[in-house]
Amino acid sequence: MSERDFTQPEIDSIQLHEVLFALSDPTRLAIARALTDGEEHSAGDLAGDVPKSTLSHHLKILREAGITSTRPEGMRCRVSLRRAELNRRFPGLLAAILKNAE
Amino acid sequence: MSERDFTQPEIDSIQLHEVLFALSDPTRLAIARALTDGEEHSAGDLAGDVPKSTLSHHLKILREAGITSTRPEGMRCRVSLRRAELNRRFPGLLAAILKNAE
DNA sequence: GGTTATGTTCTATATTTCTAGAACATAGCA
DNA sequence: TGCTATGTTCTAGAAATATAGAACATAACC
Repeated sequence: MSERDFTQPEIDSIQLHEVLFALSDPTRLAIARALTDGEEHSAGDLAGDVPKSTLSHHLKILREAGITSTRPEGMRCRVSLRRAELNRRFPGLLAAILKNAE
Repeated sequence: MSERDFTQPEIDSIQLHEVLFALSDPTRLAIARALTDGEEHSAGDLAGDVPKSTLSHHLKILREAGITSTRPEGMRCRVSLRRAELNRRFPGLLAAILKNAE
């Protein structure tokens, strides 16, 4: 395989309960919160003290829940929030959650 | 015991991720949605086709997450949303979730 | 007391999720 | 070709969660 696979779901196929579940884990909620600056972050940048395999697992769950987008760049990957898309699918949801996560 | 125990947590002790987890289950989300009319519902009224022991389990999780309040009344129990309290603790959160659960 | 209705708690099983080490893959660079 | 950095995937074990039958508790009514 010449390219890593960071497939993300169509925004319209995302279910509300999946989004809530993805953000119901403190580690993942912290990751989402760290992404609220709108910037792209590398995975390592988002790792607190969790092992990289665990971090990769959480990032996958966030990605598959439609919350984040991951883009390969060199030997890193760039993770960002799918803020606008999510807001179209679930108006006000992400903002309400992230605001209360402060 | 002369009275059933439906202890609910102090609103300020509730953590955001607990609320999200409680509502990340489709059955529980449906229950919360059914309570949006502001009325008190009996447990049986909220049961879809789930067995009563399973329903009781889900109601307990919602109650312990601070989302619902349960009050015994005769041989029934009356379940309602802790809407105002939750909105004080997490402004806009419940409204955003329930609106998108429609 | 006996009976019925409404729920809870107990118990057990199945499934899912979390965690993290080890191995593997990819990219950049000397 | 190595060598290092960054992540993913594989694998396994531990912990949490979901489901639901059975037994129990409570309340209302005869």
